[in-house]
Formats: sequence, C-alpha cells, structure tokens
Amino acid sequence: MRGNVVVESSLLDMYGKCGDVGCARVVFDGLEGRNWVSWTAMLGVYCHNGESESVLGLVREWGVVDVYSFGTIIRACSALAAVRQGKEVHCQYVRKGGWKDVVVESALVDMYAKCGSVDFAYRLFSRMEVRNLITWNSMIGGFAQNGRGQEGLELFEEMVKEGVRPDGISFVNVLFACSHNGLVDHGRRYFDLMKREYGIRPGVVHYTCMIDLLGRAELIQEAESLLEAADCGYDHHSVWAVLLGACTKCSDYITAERVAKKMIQLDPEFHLSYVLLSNVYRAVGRWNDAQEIRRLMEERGVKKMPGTSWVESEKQKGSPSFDLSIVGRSMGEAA
DNA sequence: CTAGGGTTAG
Repeated sequence: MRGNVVVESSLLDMYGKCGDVGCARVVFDGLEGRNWVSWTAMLGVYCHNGESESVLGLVREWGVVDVYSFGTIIRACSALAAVRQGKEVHCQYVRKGGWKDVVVESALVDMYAKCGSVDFAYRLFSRMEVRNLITWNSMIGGFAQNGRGQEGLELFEEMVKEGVRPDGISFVNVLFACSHNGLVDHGRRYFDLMKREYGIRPGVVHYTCMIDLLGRAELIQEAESLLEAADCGYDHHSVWAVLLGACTKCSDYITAERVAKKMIQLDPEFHLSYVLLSNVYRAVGRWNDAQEIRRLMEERGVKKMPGTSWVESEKQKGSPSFDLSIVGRSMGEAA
C-alpha cells in the first residue's frame, strides 16, 4: 500500500509541530515519492524542535536544497552560531538572484544580529525592499540583544510610523531593550502603551522583562507590586524567580524570603524554590532555617524536574563542526 | 502539503 505524498508530508509536519520528531522521521523514511516539500517539511520538523544539527545533517544527506528551505537552514545556523555556514547559504541566495524574499532575508537579518554583526544585519535590513512585522521584530531584537537598546527603540518608533502594527513579540524586544540598557522610564511607558494602545495582554515574558528592568534599577517594591497586581494567571514561579534574583543581588533579604516562600506556595513541586530559599537563609547566617528548608524538600519528596534539557545541551556540546559545502556545489543543478 | 521573529541569571 502506497501513501500519498501530499498527505504524508502534511502528516510528518503535524508530528513535528506536536513535538514528535521520531514519528515524523518514520513517516519521512517511509515516503516513497519524496519531493521538495517532503524534504523541506522534514527540515522544518528538526528546526521546530531545536535539533539544529539534524537540520544540517539532513541537508548533507539531501545534497540539494531549494530556496524554500533557506530560511530553515539559516535559522539552524543561527542557533548553532555557525555563521560561516550561514554565510554560504547567503551567498547561494544572492547567486540565485532570489531577491525580495522577505522570509529568507529576515532570517539572515536575525542570524547576523544574533551572531553579533548588528551593523551588517542593519545594512541588510536597510536594503530590503519588502519588510514585514517579523523583519522589524528581528532587527529590533538584534539591537536590543547587543546592548543597543536606544537604536532598538528608535527602530520601533520608525516601524510604527510606517504603519506596521506591533505585536506581543515586538514588545518583548522593546522591553528587553529597556531592561538591558537601564531605560526604566521608557520601559514603564512601553509596558503601558502595549496594554492601553494596542490591547495586548502582557504574558509571562513581558512580566519577566519588566521585573528584570525594575530589579536592575533596584526598584524592588515596584517590581513586587507589579507582580502582585498581575493577578490573572501570571503567578508563574519563573517570574517570581527573577524578582528573587534581583532581591538577592541588592541584599534585600527580607523581600527575598517573602518571594521565595511565595514561590514554594505557587508550585510546591518546583525544587529550585527550596534551594533558593535555603540560599537566602544561608546568606544571612540562618543556618538552621536553611537546614529546615532542605529537610522540608526531602519530606515532600521534591525532586529535580524530569527535564531532558541538560542531556540535550551535552549532546550539542560534543557535536562535530558542519560542512555545508555541498549546498554550494549542488545549487546550480537545483533549479 | 513545506520557510523567518520572543524569556532566563554575572
């Protein structure tokens, strides 16, 4: 019985988006009449699930790629900080004469910015003829993450002036820019603007940025009341952990204790809360209390989260370098 | 049927 390429390509795409890489690969391997779409979809599955080295591996296996997969490959290179390989793809893109592809060019802007070449990214960005929200967000984020928050904010204003309506991610970038550049007033204003003007409900990430911003400025009270007021569903322990970090950084152990207890209350299963609270006690010499918290943790049987993230990062550390020269070689025949 | 943007600790 033979499957239908269209159906099965969609199927493996679905598995990928649900996080089941294994099933996706099984479908892919069983595909008899693989076409460009199947290959590209499989690349997307790996990319979507953070398996960047598999993206590049599959490219090697494939031997030939088409423009539709450039964005995915570039994203994988970006995640691996493999800017040299990314440049090769860039060259191929230029050689193919494929200008005005907003997806590929946005991915390039993002990659160069992430790898520290912000000015190069901006030059690319400036020359783009077609830009969309993602392009703008990539560039704003690029400035923000490279300590050039002021320029990030200016670009944001330019984007709005051009009539592009910002989304939640735009504001993540904006708030990140503010927090990493000590722009407290701006941060407060934009947080407000996001809610009032654009009707975007702040999520965990936005609160994380805001708490980080206020925390760095040692405005602990303001940060705490902001979180307290964020009643609906944002009482996630990770956000409180950011506040706790700020407290300990400026030696506000009174608030730190309160926050750590709050974290335990919010999620009694989260082991780090106990560790952090006991650290707070040790910092002020309350050894017995520290011991007590450790014992409480034992008593409740709290264990480290059953995450696999550490294993994965180990795997990445040992991965070999990548050779994408095959992309360059085969590209001529691709069209 | 397939592609690009966000958190988080020195």
